Amino acid sequence: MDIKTVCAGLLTFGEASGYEIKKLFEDGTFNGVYDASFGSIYPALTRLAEEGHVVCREQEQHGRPDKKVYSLTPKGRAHFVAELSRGIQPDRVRSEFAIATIFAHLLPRDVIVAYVDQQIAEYRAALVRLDEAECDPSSEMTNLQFAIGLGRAQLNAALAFMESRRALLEAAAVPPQQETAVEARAVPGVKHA
Amino acid sequence: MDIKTVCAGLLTFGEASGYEIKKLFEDGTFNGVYDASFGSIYPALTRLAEEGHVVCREQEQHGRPDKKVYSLTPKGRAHFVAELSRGIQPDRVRSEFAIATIFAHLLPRDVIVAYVDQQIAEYRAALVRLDEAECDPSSEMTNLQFAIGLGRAQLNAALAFMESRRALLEAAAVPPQQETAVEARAVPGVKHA
DNA sequence: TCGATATATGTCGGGCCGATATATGACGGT
DNA sequence: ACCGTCATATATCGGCCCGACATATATCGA
Repeated sequence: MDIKTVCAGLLTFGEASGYEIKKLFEDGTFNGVYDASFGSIYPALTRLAEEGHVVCREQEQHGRPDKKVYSLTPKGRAHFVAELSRGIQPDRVRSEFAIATIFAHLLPRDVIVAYVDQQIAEYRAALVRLDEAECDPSSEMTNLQFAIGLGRAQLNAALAFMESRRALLEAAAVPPQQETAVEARAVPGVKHA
Repeated sequence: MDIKTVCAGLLTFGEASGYEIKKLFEDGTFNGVYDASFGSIYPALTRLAEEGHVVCREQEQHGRPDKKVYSLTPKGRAHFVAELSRGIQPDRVRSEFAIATIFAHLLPRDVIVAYVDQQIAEYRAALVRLDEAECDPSSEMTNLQFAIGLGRAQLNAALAFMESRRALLEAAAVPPQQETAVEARAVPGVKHA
C-alpha cells in the first residue's frame, strides 16, 4: 500500500491540506500506525489530483499562508476501498531501541540508561495521544476505538515489561570503569546458529 | 541508522554471508525488530568492505553455490559501537492491518474477518520464532532475553486484545447484503478535528 | 524430465525520507 | 523598534532502500 492510498483514506474523513495530513500522521488518527514525510505527502496529493481521485481548492487565510484543501472524489473513494480490499502486507517494525538492547553488552551503561528513559517517555507520550484521540468526537465508531485499544494494549504491556525488567538490561551493559578495557579487548569469534 | 550499521552489528556475533544475514532478519535475532531486503544487504556489504569495516572470504561448498563470508574488522566494530552510542531514532511502525481496522466501516465483513485471522496467525508465528530464539544456545546473554521478552509481552497483549474484541470490529464492517448499497450512497462530509 | 524448492549473489527502476528552501505572521524579549 | 523563534504552509532534490527480476547450482518428488 503506497502513500497515495493512505492519504486517500484519510480524506474519507473529510477534506484536508497536506500540512493537516502530516499532523494526522503525527498525533491524530494514524499515530503509531503509519508515518509519512512532506516529501511524500505533497507529491502524492499532486498525483492523486492528476488521476482524478481528489480535487484541489485553494483557500485564503487571515494571519496565515494560503493552503490547498483536497477533497476525495467518488472515483477516489471507490479506488481506495478497492485497494484496501485487495489484501494487506504484514506489519513492518523498525526499532532502533530494540537493536540497542540486543547490543547492550557493547554499550556504556549510561547510554543504555538514557535510551531506556527515552523509550519509556515515548511510550507514555503515545498513550497520552491515544487518550486524546479517543476523546475526539469523531471517534464514536467502534472500529476506531478498536484500533486505539489495540495500540494501548501493546503500549501498556511494553511499559510494564520495561519498568519491571530494566535493571536486568542495565546490568548487562558495560560498567563505567571497564569501558576502555572492553573496547581494546580481542573479539571472540562466536558463531550463531 | 542505516542498513550498513545494522549489518555490521549482526557481524559482531560472528562471520556471515549476505544470505545468512537475510535469514537472521526473517527468523533469527532481529525477527520483528528490523528488516532488510537483498537489494539493500548486498550493496551494504560491498560498501562496508570498501570502507575497511569488514573483510570478505570466498568459501566453496559441496552441493551448494559458493558463498562470500564477511567478518567484522576491529575498525568496523569500533565504528558500530560509536554509531549506536550516538543516539537512536523513535520506533517506526507501518501496520496495514491497523489501517484496515480504522476503515473497517468501508470494507465487506468477510474481508475484515480474513484480515483478523491473518493478523492473529502472524502474531502466533512471531511468538513461535521468539520461543525458538530463546532456546538458541547463543542467547545466554540477559540483554538478548530482554529484547525477546519485550517482543513477547507486546505480542501476547495484542493477541489477547484481538481475540476478546474481534467481534466488535467485525460488527462495524459492511454486512454482506448492504454491500452494493453502501458503495452507491452519498458521502457525508464529516470534519475531523 | 520437468517443475518446485532451497541456496546464493547481484542489478535496476522507482518510491519514499530527510534536508533544505521559501514565505507569512504571531509572540516574546531587549 | 528590532530580532529571533515558533507555527503554518508548500515544494524540490539527493540519496537510501524495497521489490522485482535475472542468474546459477543442486536436491527431491511427480
